[in-house]
Amino acid sequence: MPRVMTERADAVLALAGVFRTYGYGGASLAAISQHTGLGKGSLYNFFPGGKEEMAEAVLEQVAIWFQDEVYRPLRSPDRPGPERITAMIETVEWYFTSRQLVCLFGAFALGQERERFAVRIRGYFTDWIAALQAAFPEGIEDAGQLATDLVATIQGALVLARALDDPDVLKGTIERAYVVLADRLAH
Amino acid sequence: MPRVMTERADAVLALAGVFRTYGYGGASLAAISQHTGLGKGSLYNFFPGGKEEMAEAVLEQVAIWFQDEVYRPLRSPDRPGPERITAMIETVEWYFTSRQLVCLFGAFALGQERERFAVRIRGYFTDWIAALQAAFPEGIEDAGQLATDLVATIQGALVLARALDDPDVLKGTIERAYVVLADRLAH
DNA sequence: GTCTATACAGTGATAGAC
DNA sequence: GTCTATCACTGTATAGAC
Repeated sequence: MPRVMTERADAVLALAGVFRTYGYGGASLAAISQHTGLGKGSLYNFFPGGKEEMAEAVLEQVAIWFQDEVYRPLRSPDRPGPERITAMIETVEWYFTSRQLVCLFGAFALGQERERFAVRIRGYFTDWIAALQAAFPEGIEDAGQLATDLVATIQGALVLARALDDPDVLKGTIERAYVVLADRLAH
Repeated sequence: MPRVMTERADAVLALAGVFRTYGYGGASLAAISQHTGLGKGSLYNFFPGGKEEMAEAVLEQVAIWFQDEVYRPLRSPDRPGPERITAMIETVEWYFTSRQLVCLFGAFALGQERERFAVRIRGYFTDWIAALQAAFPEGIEDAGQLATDLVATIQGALVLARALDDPDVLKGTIERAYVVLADRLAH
């Protein structure tokens, strides 16, 4: 049983890479089978719901990762707010840079698969924005807007970094957005 | 001859809507035929290169529109720089709001069709960023970065507006980004 | 120039041998 | 539990009647 769980988890990791590379629609079962090293039979054994369940599992895995590595640290009172925000920025820079500059939720939000995964997509962004506000000082006006703006800029930086094929655009744009935000939070 | 050109142009407009709705991969020829009202024979008469040529024609049409309505006004010395920037913002807000909150170049940049249209995608964004800088006062340091940041924020606002299904996110985020930029430009 | 019919590859998904 | 063979279907693209 744990063996199976592990193998399924391994498959989910491989699936995430396939979806990042080919997109949801472009990830054919043939490509999935090839990149995961699993035959279609095995894939349907792990994911009886087919490709949609595979993508669901991937999105869930990514969401859990963000909960653990991004949202919870943002909410943790152990460190000062600004430190939590800079830590988040470093984390997501590393995360997306090491994952082909693709945010699966952002990509799915712009693709034809948007409606199918609408709930998860919405949750990913609302959770992120809410967690970010938790790292703000108290009494900030328009905290929701400021948090929204930073998350939006991160997503836009990913779009532009992909369009221009330049990872530096991601890093630079995000870090400048942080400076703007920190300035606003400090009044 | 002009008749044909007009009908092809009409087809391109309809095609743009189909690609916005279904994405590139999701836009089947059946759907295209249905939404354009043209049979496959007619479509291949207009676009011998098939779907790829259809998408090329759409991207070209959008690029020309942006050249005329966005980039050139940004460069026009007739009006003061800040006015040109606010005009651009109003234009693109209207444009994307009336087009399902989809920027085809941004969507293509995140999809599996990115490489196929890489040149056009890159040109769209570099032209936009360059034109925006032309509306800045002279001697601004990091003008390229500031312009990149605004374009990135617009794209990110589109991602978030789609993900949250809320057009107000587009409007609000863009307008706040303008305030930040104007403040930086004024020193 | 536009349509219908069709070719043929590739899709997601399933069945059954092992 | 994993594979191979195969299913029905849809995809793009083409051919040919009109």
